Amino acid sequence: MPRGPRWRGGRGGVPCPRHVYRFVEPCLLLLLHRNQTHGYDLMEGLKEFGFAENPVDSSVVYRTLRSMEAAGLVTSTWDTTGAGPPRRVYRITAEGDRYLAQWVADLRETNRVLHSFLKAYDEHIREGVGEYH
Amino acid sequence: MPRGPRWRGGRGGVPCPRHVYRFVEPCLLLLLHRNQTHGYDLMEGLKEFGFAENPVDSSVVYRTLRSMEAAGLVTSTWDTTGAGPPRRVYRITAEGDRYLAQWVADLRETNRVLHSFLKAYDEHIREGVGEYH
DNA sequence: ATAATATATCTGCAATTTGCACATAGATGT
DNA sequence: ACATCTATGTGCAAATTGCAGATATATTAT
Repeated sequence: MPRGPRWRGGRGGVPCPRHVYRFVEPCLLLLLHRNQTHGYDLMEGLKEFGFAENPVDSSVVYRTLRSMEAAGLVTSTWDTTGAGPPRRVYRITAEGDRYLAQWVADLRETNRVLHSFLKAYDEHIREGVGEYH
Repeated sequence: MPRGPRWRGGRGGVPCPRHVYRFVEPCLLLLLHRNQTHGYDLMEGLKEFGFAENPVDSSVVYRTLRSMEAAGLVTSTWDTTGAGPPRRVYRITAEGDRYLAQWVADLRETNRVLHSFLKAYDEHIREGVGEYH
């Protein structure tokens, strides 16, 4: 499109991993499944999942964490030890664990669909390129 | 989340292929790259790409086509021959062709990111399941 | 004839997510 | 005193989506 969505790196930019709707959610949950941490640290951890070149805005991370807490997927406590301002430390719950598993099932399906589309594209291009009419 | 987006089959439903933002766009363009057709027929064609169990609303298809036309990615003409109401027949343009190629590059990257996430999940689960604290 | 259904396109509208800009505040360095 | 890094959060506009409904032609059933 001419304008494209305003997702950074969306259309019109460099290929980006963020065409997946609400992808930060499962990423945060997986990180929290490995270790409990605070939002600022989770932003660093997200780079592992392709958010290095196309970082998510911090507001998205914090809001997602708060909304997941409201949904009972994670819990939080304040950590005032250590230097700097207090940190809100998140832990995943059993419900969050199940929710993550459901997300993974969805993503497997998404992956399958994407693969089938790319295969269809490649097959079509391979035979008779350049004729659109 | 509890409510989830209102995308049909989104969270809380059956795994669906529509976590990919604006995925109808490349699907329509690929279909039009193969054959010129009208919107109603394109809706049928979309089933090939995983929209069989989770159909897109017709309004989305028609609006996407109009907006792509405004962007110069496709052109349309009315077809009054044949039975039934007139049909708006779309053809992909050279610009639409390039745009589709860009979309494909994005989707390859998305596919790669998804694959890496799923691998990370599987690897993490394989060692030490059930401890979240 | 009349009604219902299939074909075909399109317009409001509200819900949701996202990104930007900005606000707040403690700790550390110059 | 001032800037910077850490750390969390809010307000707002833009964009996509799905639902509901409007419109209109052609075919089939009653």
